[in-house]
Amino acid sequence: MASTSIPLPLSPSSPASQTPTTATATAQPLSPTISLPKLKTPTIRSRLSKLCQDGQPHLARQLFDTLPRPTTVLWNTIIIGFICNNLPEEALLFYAQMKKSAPNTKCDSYTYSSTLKACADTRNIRVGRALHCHVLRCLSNPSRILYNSLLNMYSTCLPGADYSSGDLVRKVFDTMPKRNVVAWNTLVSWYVKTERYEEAILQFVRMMKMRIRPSAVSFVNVFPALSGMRDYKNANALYGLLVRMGAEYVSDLFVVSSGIFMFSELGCLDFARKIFDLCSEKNTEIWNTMVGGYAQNNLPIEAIDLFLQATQSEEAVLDEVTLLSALTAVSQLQRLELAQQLHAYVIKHLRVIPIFIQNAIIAMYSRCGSIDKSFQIFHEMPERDVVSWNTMVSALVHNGLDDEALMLVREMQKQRFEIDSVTVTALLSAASNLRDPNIGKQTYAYLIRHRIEFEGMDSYLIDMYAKSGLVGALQIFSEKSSAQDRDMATWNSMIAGYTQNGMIEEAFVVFRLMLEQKLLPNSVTLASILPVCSPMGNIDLGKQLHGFSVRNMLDENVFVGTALIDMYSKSGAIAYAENVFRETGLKNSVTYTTMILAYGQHGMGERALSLFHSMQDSGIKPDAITFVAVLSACSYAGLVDEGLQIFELMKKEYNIRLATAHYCCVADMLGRVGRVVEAYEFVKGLGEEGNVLEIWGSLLGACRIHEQFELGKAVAEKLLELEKGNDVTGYHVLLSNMYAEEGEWENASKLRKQMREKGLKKETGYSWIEISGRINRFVSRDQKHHQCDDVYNMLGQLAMEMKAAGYRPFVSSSLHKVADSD
DNA sequence: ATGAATATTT
Repeated sequence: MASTSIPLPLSPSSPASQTPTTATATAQPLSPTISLPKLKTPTIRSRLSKLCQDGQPHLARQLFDTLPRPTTVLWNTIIIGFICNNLPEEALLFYAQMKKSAPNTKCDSYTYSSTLKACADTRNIRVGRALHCHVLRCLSNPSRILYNSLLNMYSTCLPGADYSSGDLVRKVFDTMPKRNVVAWNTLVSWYVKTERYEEAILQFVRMMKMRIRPSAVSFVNVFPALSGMRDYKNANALYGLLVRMGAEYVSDLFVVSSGIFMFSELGCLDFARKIFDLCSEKNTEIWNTMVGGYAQNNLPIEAIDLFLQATQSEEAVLDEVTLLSALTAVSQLQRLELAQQLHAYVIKHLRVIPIFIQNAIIAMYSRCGSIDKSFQIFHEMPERDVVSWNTMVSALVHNGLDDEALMLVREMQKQRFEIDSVTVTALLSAASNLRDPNIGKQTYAYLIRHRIEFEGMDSYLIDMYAKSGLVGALQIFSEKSSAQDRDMATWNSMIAGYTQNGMIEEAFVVFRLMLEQKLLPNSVTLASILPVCSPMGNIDLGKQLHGFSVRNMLDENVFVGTALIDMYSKSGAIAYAENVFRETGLKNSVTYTTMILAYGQHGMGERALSLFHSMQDSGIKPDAITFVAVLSACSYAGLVDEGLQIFELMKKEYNIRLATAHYCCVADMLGRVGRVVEAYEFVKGLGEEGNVLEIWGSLLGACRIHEQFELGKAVAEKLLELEKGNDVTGYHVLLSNMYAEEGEWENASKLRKQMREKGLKKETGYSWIEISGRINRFVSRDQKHHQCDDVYNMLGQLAMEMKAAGYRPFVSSSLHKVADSD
């Protein structure tokens, strides 16, 4: 018989006893001497199910164990009773016991249907398959519900990624003799689970065409497909259909919740909120979906506002999940006082704080800049899970404490927690930050040893290697020998790795390779490669990429648009930059900031200012960087009073945290027009906050230009005092130039000597040019170019012609006493 | 007596 060959779990009441005889014994009356009154099956059945409904499944078991020969109906009742009490494992054990101790009791559709449900609940596909075989062998006419149960068992137990090798769920569906709305719903949700959203919608439509009336569940199931497709139009249409189906559809609480979720996934918070507001009896899930929707869409103010409403609501709608969303929202706001208040609220309102809430609190404090508090909470946690460790490790990395993060990972391993993809991501970030290829290699080795793989892993690895000096990045890249193995992210991070390391030629080599493989660059590729077009001095290349992005509709992407603006601006083509800006549909604060920056770099301070004002009118909130752009634009254009006004505005109206860059702009602005003393006073007035190299450096530059030698000396002293091991090559050179201009050659050469001793060396400047796809790079006094002699001959010739034309080189600020001809 | 469904931290 089939049942003997299929292994099944053992008896529930005596897990220790493994032999069929003992299992049978336990199913017999506890005490054979007491003879119970003979009850009819329906009476026992109703008693059993009453006990289970009252949440007393163990009393039901005691009663069941007194039955000498339970009928099929009674077996079914006890199995269903345990499933209803959320004990699917025990339900499976009863089925096993039934097979073993009562082989002659026939299973029916109810038995199989319920046991299949238990398989689905426990993700036990092994038993599920066995049951499928039993059904095919033993039942001549399985019920429709049984087929639905089979379908459901497969759709919950099969791993989502594994449908390619013959879609079993689809096969079962296709072979079903009759399908009702439940079967269709299950199929749709299977397609959603496997992320085949288009197919899910198609099946929903097919069901409608077959005149099967969708149920509320049908809508709940198909909604995620529409948000997954990012199909706002059809989402709207479908919601319209839902409304026309009748009140019982719109007011179904599941429908309300998943409707809110769909629209907030699509970014339509207004619509989501409308559904929320129209719902008269909101349950906790609905509140949570709405609060979470705001948090997920980075609308922390709205999220917190709604959370506060929930706290004041008459009914008890709040639970841990609401709190979780509120914690996320405060993390986004990055306001420490709020974080502390919310933390207090959590302590006050929860008797025990679940681990996942504590994890969120750790993350919140870290995002609000209080890493100490994060660690304290982590340290004092009585129990931690992997997420706790990962949260703390990531928090340390985010706060620049990379070494501490590494140590914590050690500790995590010591305490036998498995490193997972999140840990690895944090580790790789730490390795890039520390520029330590060894940590990276160890992490990579760990990945290989433990066969860890996750989406985007290659890009993280390449990014890490790229940042720590590119040893190995190419290796990982080439190891994925076939083009299919390299996903877009891998190509992109390879290119970005090179561009971020200033290895522009190499970046273009990879870019060309990509094109040769007939791969279409996407918006990320363009956003990585565009920024290096302008330093190449090759605007045609930039224009080609612009053309490419227009043809492939990538120019609508904000990041590409912004990169294009920046590229044109840096290539000196401000008019092109303006055009792109005008044509970028969805502008965000970065788009505006880039354009303002572009105007500033072209000395068009007035335009920068007026763009800033129209940005304010359009309701897009300027951020800290926007103000850097405006202030520096004012500085370049000498619009000092306007600049100072904006500085005030920024402090008072926008509540933006002032950073070094802002102070720098103001000091620079004043210094540039010769208000050097004022600048000095401003910087001194900043106190400790102003003790930053960049600020004093900018002041030094001003002193030099306006020949304020005495003040310059004071500033220089201060700078040297601030230096302490910082890389200040630029200031040394500037300082030495100042001494040189004053004619104090002795001091200048002393400083240069000091520089050499400390091993400071200004980064070599170089230029390059692309000729028929090949990049030629030139460094001062370089002899490596293969046409070196020709190049120097031409240079000499040009120099002579320039001299003949009357050109006199300006040498006063160069470091050395040099002959004019140099 | 049996089947399908919503919110969650790194």
